[in-house]
Amino acid sequence: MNEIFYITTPIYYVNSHPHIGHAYTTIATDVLTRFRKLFGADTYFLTGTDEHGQKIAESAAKSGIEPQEFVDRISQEFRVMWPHLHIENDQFIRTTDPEHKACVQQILQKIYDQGEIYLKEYEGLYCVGCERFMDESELVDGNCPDHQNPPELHKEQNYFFGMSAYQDWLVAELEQNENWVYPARYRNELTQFLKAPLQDLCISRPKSRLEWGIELPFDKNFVTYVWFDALLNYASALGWPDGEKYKKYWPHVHHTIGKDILKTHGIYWPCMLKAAGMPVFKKLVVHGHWVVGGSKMSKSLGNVVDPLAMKDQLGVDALRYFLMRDMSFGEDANFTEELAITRYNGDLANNLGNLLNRSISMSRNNFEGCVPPLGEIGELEKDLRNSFSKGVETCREYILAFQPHRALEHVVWLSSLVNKYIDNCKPWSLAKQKEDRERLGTVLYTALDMTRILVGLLDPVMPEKMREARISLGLGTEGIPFEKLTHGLLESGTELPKPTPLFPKMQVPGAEKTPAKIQQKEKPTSAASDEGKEWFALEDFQKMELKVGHIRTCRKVEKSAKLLCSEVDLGEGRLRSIVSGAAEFYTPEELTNRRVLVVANLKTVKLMGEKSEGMILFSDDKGKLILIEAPDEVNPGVTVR
RNA sequence: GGCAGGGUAGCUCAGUUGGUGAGAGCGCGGGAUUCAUAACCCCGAGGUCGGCAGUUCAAAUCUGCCUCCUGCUACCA
Repeated sequence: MNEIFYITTPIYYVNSHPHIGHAYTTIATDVLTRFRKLFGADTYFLTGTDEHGQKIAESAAKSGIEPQEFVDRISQEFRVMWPHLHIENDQFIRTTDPEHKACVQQILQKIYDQGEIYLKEYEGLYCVGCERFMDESELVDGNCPDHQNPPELHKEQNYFFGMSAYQDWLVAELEQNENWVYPARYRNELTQFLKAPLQDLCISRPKSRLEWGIELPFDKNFVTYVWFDALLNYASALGWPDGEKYKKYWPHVHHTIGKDILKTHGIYWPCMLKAAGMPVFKKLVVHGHWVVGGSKMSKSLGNVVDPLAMKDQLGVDALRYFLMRDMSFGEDANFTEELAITRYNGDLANNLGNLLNRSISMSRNNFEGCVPPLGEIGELEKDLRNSFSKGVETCREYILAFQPHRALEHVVWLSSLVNKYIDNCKPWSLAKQKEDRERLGTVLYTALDMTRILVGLLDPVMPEKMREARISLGLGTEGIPFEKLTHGLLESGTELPKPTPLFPKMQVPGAEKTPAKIQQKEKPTSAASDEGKEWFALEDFQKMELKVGHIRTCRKVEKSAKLLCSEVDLGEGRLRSIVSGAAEFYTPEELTNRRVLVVANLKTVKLMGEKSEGMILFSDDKGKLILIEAPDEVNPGVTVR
C-alpha cells in the first residue's frame, strides 16, 4: 500500500499581497510534496487564503469596497501567482467558501454542545491592529509594542473556548511525541510557553464591532474569531467529517508554517482538534524567516522582496532551488541578490549545467549525435555507481527528515563526483585513439547516465528545467520514476539534440571583474602580447569622464584595513565622497589637500557601508599604490583627456 | 529578569554518544587541462572552534562563570 502524505501551507491572510515569505512556505511545501510523490506516496497538497477579521474589514473600507469584493481580489492574486512559481497544489481553499463556513459552524456547535464554550463579560485594553485584548504588562509606554498606538478600553461579552482544560494533555502530548513539532527547538518553545497557565481562548467578536466573519451558530450577535475560523480550513477542505478525502488524508496531515505562527498552530490548534474530537496533526513543520542583510524583512523597512521580481531575474526554477538550498530548514537565512546569483552560478551553471553540457557535447561529437554504447565497466564506474546508489537513498532520507537543503547539497556533491570522474577518464584523450573507442563510450555513457539520475533527483525542485534536461538527454518529457534512478537505464543509441546551456551563467550585479582576474587574463604571453588585446575606439575612451579633483578631507573607513574615504571637490558645488583602497600606502593626512585624477562618471557603489561616487586614480605596481597627482594650478572639475 | 537557540576559516554554514594533525561550499593564491557555460580538476593559504576556569589520559564536543547576538516570555517559575 502506498504511503499517504497530506500537507498544508497556512492559508494566507489577504490583508497583504503575496511576498517572499508566502512564496517560500508554499514552494517548500510544493517541493516536499513533489518529492513524496516521487518516492511513491499518495499526496495531497492544500493551500488557500484566510479572509475574515477586522483588519480585512478595515482594509476593504479604506479601499471603498465591500469586504467580499476586496477578498476576492487579493485571494485571486495568490491563486494566480502559484502556477507562476510552479506550485502544484491539489486544492485552494478560501475561508469564505460556503463549505468552510458550514464546517466551522458545525464544529463550534459541537464544542458548544459539549459545554466547552461559555459566555463571559470582559473588560480590557483592546488593540485593533492585533485584534485582541492585551494585558497591561504587554504595553510599552502605553502603546501596543507591535502597532505603536494605544489600545482602546473595551467592555463586552464574548464567548470563550475552554482551552485551559487541555493544558496537561498538550504538555504530555509534546513530551511523548518527540517529532511532533520539527525542528525540536520549536517544540521546546511550546513547552516553555506551556509552563505558564494556559488562558481560555476568546473565540468571538460582537457584530456591533465587527460583522465580517462567520456567525456563531448559537448566537447571531457574534462572529467567529478569525484564527478559530482559519485553522479549521485544514479539515474543512477535506470535507470533514464524512468526506472521502477527510477519511483518507486527515490521519496523515502535516502543516508547514513559518515560526511567526507557531503559537496558533502549536497551542490553539491541537486543543481545538482535541475538543472537536479529531486526531491531531501528525507533524508541525516550522521554518525560519528570510532576512535581508541581517535585518528582518518588513514592510516598514521597505526591504520586502517581491518574489515575482526575483523570478524574472533568476528564473522560477533557479529561485526555487536557491530558496530551498540556502535556507537551513528551520533556521533564518539571509537573502541578497548576490547570494542568489552566487549559488546559481556555483551549483547550477558551473557544476550541474556544465556537466550536462559537456557530457552531451562529447557524446554527440564522437558517437554520431547519440548516447554511446556502454562497454565493460571498471573500478571507477563501480565506485561512481556505488556513490549514486547511496546518494539517492541519502537524499530520500534528508527529504523525509524535512531537510531539503541537505538533500540538495548532496545532489551537487554527486554532480561534482561526475565532473571529477570525467576529468579522471579524460574522454577527450580517449577520442584521439581508435582503440580506445569502447572505453570512450563507457565513460561518456556513464557520465550521461549519472547525470540522468541527478536530473531525476532535482525534478521536484526544478520541474521545468529538469524537463528540459530530460529532453536534452533524449529521455522525453515524462518524469523519471524513483525506481529508475539507478544506473544503467539510459538507452544507448538514443539521439541527443544539440545542447544549449540549461543554466546560462549570470553576472553578479555590481561586481566588476576583480583586478587580479584581469591581470591574470592580460598577462602578456611573451611576444604575442597584442594578439588577444581588445582595442578601444576613441569614442569608447570618451565615455569616461576624467576630471581633476581636490581632496578636501580624508579619513579611514572604520573596520577596514584598506579603505580611505575622501571628500573630493570636483567643482560641482558639492563634495563627492570617494572610497579608495589606499590605506596601506597613505595616511588620511597625506592625501588631504592633494589634487588628483578622478573618474567622475563611475556608477556609485557602497564599500564597507561607505558611499563611493567615483574613483581616484593611482598607479598600481603589483598592488603597490602611488597617487597620480595633478598640478596645483589646475582647478577642480577640469577635464582630463 | 527567566528560558531556549546560537557565537567554528574573509562570507554562509557542517561537525553524531568527548579520541587519528578541525571540515564543506563560495571567495582568494598557485598549478594542471581544453570536452564544456572563461566552466571542470588538483594543490595551497586562512581558524586562540566567543572568553576564562574545571572534569578527563583526551574537549569545538561535558561542567561552572563571563560576554555578545537572536527568539519566546515577562517581574514569575
